[in-house]
Amino acid sequence: MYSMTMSAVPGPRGPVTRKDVARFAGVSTAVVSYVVNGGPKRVAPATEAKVQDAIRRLGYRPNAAARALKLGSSETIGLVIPDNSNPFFSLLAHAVEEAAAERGYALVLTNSDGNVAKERRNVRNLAARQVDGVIVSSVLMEPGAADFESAEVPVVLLNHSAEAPGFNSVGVDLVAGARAAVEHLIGHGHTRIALAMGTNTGNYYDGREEGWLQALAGAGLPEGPIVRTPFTREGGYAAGKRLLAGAERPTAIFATSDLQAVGILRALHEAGLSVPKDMALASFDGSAEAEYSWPPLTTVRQPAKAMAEAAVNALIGTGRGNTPEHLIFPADLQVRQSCGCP
Amino acid sequence: MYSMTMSAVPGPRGPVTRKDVARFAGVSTAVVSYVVNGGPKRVAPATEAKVQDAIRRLGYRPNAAARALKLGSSETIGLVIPDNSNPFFSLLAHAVEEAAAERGYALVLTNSDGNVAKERRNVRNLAARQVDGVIVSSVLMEPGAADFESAEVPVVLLNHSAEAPGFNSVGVDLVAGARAAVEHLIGHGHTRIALAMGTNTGNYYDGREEGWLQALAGAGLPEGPIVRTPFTREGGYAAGKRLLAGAERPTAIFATSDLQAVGILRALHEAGLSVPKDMALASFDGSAEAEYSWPPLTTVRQPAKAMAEAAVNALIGTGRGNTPEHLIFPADLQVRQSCGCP
DNA sequence: GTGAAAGCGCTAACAT
DNA sequence: ATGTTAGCGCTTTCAC
Repeated sequence: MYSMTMSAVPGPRGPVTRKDVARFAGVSTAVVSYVVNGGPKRVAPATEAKVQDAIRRLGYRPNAAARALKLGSSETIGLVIPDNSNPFFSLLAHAVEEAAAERGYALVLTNSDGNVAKERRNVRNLAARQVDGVIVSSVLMEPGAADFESAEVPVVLLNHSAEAPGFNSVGVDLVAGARAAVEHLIGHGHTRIALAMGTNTGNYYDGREEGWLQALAGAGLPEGPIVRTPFTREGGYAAGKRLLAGAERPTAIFATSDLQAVGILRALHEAGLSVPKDMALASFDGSAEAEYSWPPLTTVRQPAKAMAEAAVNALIGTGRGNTPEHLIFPADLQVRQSCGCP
Repeated sequence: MYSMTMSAVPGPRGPVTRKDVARFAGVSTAVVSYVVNGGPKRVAPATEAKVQDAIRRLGYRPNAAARALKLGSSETIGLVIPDNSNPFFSLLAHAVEEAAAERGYALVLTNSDGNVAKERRNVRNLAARQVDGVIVSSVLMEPGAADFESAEVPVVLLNHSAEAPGFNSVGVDLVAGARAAVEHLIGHGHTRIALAMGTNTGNYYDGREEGWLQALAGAGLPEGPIVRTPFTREGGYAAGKRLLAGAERPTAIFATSDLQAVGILRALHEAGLSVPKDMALASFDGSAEAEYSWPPLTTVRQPAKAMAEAAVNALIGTGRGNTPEHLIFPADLQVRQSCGCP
């Protein structure tokens, strides 16, 4: 017995292909395919072992590009979000990646940075890359169907609560969620409840405004002040300052995102106000950041994981011809201290 | 002139290929290629116009899988991070996506969830998908070169400050950054400065501990208490509580991540302590969350964008044979209020 | 300036 | 149970 450092593997020449494996194992390329894919034909155990051995010895890994070309599917999906550094979207992206991975799909991530043109560009680019579908999640968007239909790729709208004709979409019940939060605030005895409303481009109506309205109306309360501001920490900060400076200062604020609430919190702290004593606060999203603010934020939790799974299923399970579904998830109120609860 | 709703585009049959375009434009497929790729041969302006027109009319989009198969490159890179919902990593991922997109590359994102096995699996999976390279960013990892070399794909380590033989890597000067933060705390007159040290798996030594040590030694101060805890909000919270309960309570804490500092902040608030009066705080990362905590955190900012660009360059620009580079970026102290500054 | 054709690595229908 | 082979859509060399 002689030892050799290099076994009979091919030398420094390029990547190992299925042909190399076939030759090494002394079988045909078809058999290698059957072994690798577990079908569509059965292979004798002995042969299979030989092939597996050859695969291992040669360090063979199938070429996904070739497979994608042949099969017309790359087992890859695209995701377009406004901003992966926004905690809500990063959470969503993580959940989508996980859901996709569970089904054997990889995730190509792109940020649109809140830019409609970039969003469209990303969708097209993804389509050109032969992804099997694209999940688009945008606060900004009111999908002109025309925007994506030319993309020739299945699209599902994630985080999209307004019904979008012609598209699969999954969203959250904004109206009910917001209403629950505002009603909770009302339960604490507040009667002047402001709304820090995130600004969407497009003219579609955000259910959170409606929910706030409904809760107030339901309790026979007057409409509190409303300030429109971006869905960001900075936006919230500005909104907070404006609300404090206003004539009829509210005693509670409902913010349409956790990030805004965090900004409002800063404005409140700077003004020396105590939360929730001097000003109560509730928000929307349920991101981790809300749990560790001071005081911890009472917030409407979006079921990101479930939504992500639904979006991936809608995309992958889609028979293409199916009539578009519009999935709405309930959002539950996560009660912490910013609202006045102990 | 007659109007038609449907122009002479192919009917409901499958995707348009280069062949269809060629036929429609009355040229060969080679010419279509030349036009699409702007080379390698020149095409007569008139012909080019015809082809462009055909492309537009038919809505042709090149098949990336075929291109990747032929060229052996998918113009795609993979990214492996521990957790995209961690603000530092989501920021990094965003920056990597941007840097890749600028060079025409798409980004496949995967989370390892702090799991070494999953990390390896992800790298292999990405390699099988014919990505042109993989960027791995892991707090966990001490790359056993063997782990990735079998992946047969270029790997660059991002967010990796210890030198890893055989790998390109880009990281930040942990020692200097930490030292700067601790020295700043010392400048405020503190003499008992604790360290909330993030726990890495593997036994590699984290420079932040060294930096803390150096700053204390340099000022002739005794070693403060040290508590080892995960790089998370929860970890920080636990560390904060332990530090408060300890015998020799420090007057300042240096935390190795913003997330930990946020957790510590919560422990401090719950104990009714005022920051920075009763306890000063500084941390590491420079994420957006640090800016909007209360009080805003003094933190060592990692240049995520620059690091991401460097990593992408190292991966794409890499001639494969080049000797591995080890890039270390400086991290600058972002002074806010948690340290005691006004 | 344009075209014909080989072949990238893989799958699966069709032979054997 | 295993082998042969056409062809997925593209790029590019080589001929014209």
